[in-house]
Amino acid sequence: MTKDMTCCHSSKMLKKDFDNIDNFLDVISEKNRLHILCLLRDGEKCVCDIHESIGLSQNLASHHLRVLKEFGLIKSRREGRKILYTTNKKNMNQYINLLNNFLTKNI
Amino acid sequence: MTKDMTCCHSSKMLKKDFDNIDNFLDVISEKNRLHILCLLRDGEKCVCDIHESIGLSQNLASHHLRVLKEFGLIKSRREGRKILYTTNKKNMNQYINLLNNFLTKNI
DNA sequence: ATAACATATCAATATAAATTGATATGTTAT
DNA sequence: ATAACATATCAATTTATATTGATATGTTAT
Repeated sequence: MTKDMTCCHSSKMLKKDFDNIDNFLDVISEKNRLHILCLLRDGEKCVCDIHESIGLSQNLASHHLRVLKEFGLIKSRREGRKILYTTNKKNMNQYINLLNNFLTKNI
Repeated sequence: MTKDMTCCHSSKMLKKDFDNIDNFLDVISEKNRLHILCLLRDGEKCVCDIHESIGLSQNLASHHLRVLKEFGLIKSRREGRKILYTTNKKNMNQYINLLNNFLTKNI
């Protein structure tokens, strides 16, 4: 793939943006992570909340939360021995806008 | 997962919608398919155009086009011996709206 | 009818990522 | 200091899907 995505040269899409969108999609396309994002939209949840309501093992829930957090789609804070996760709405909106433009408009 | 996505019960998200979004993401999260969608935004392209500009083998390009078509994100028509593919904008907009609502609003 | 071109299909393999099981780290209360 | 709770990490395995190679189907022109 060329640096300026010449395959899509009628648009101003850059390789960097393309990769960004691709990585975003890889993160959210996993069913359990999508489910987690659904839960976290409603407010802060700890890992135990999540692994219980979704029915994932504790370590698996923790794993998916790490993926979401490393990509910046959620944030966390400690409260006592629990770690509370919630959506990072600013980043989420940025990514969804980028994707929306990519799929529907000619950027 | 319960039928009414009780895990997300503050929203009116149904399991059917959730699965729809999940399937949509599975289809578009593959890098080569994302690239193909980028190409097809600019107008009709045949398989040979696509496999050449993206650098995929002919059969692989054909495979990905089938996945996109079966999900309804692209459509095709025959012209001579070529088959021309293009984006199904109506369906694309529906899916992106569904996803947008899911990720950012409380439906 | 045959050759050249364009696309699709299929089985086999390779690859990436999810899942599991075990264990480590960190926090609170007694 | 110890026990119970909460989360994170790691290696091993499983699972899903992309990719490949070979071949079949369909179209156009000679």
